[in-house]
Amino acid sequence: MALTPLALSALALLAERPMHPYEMYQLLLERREDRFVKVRPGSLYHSVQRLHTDQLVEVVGTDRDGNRPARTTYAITDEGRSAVVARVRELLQQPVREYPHFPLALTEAHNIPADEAVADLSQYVAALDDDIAQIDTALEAARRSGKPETYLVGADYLLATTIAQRDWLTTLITRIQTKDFIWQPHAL
Amino acid sequence: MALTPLALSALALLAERPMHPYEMYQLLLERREDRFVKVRPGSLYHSVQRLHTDQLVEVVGTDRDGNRPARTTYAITDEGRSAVVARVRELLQQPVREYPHFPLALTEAHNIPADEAVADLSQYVAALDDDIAQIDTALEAARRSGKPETYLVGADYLLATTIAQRDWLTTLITRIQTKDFIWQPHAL
DNA sequence: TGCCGACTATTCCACGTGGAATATGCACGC
DNA sequence: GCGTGCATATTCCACGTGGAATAGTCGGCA
Repeated sequence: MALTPLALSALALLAERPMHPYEMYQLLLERREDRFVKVRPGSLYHSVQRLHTDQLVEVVGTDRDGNRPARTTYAITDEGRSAVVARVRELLQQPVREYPHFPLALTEAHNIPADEAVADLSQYVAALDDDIAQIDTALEAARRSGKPETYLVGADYLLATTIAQRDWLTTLITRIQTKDFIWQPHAL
Repeated sequence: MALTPLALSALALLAERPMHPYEMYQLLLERREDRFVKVRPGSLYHSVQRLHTDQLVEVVGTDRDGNRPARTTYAITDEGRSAVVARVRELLQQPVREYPHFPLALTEAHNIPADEAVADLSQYVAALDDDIAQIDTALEAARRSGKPETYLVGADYLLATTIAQRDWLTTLITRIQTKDFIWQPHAL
């Protein structure tokens, strides 16, 4: 079974050094990797468990700090290292068929009247603008702090594609408003 | 619980006329809606089942054609109609946090050497070019056949965003090749 | 006539996710 | 010194998905 996004992130962390799951959780949040993967403590523990049964990681010890629940520390195996490389290359080689919600909403949008659609889409654009501003400032800050570009390339991609969405949408909205685009609602 | 993409598609079909699940399946494929939602017969039956327990659809009859398995025909309820409108508006109002695989792959790309990355990404660009060509011709054909633009807007969005991805990627690749972008691999 | 493969139509099971629940330790104010 | 809430650390359960299995029917071909 192919490495899921969360499994890949977790395994990549263990490629740096051995860790226990909660430490991964903290690191992922600290590095703001939760922008790229959906990180939930529950899923993370399950993912690591699965990595273990697949022999991509191994247990290197279980600390017990006082009466706290025992922390199991994991380390990556050789098999795990090659799995990371293989999976990353796979993902860089060809797009994964994905199904974003928005285009579906657009194709079903004929179920609502034009003026409501325009109102909703304007809100959507505003939200995208916020996203863009956020990524932009984060990226700017990271660059100034001298972080190597290799680590910012994901955010840069997100920025570019979000801007493209925003621009497409704003032209759609004006086209509807100027009746250049004829909105034909399908009566429910 | 919010309508999942497949549930929304199914419910939108039933807003046109009563149908049995397999008929929905065929219609979705025929209309190429499988470009926007992941359609599997299994998931579809489950989705409709759930719509039923949520009272968004009701059973209007069970035909039996010879010895074939009995087909259960469903119809949308008033509650179902408002659910469609509500969900579509919700989706048009603000983006859903989504986690595409590619930006994650980019952030983990430092695990592989520059030349391999360039090779992989070039393949990726080629695949995007294919996608673009496909959507483009399909869109052109649909426009010539006089289909109202309201039904093509989803594909148009997909086209625009895919082009944006392709363009961003091609500049990244040349930046790596010209050493404008310094690739710092992290030794595994 | 008899067989093969494709289509019709549905059911079932395994998997990954995500939210909730749990339980302890620590810092801080009152 | 005492409780309140937050951080630590993990487990558990319910849900939706997706692939496989099932099973009958129809058309074509030898």
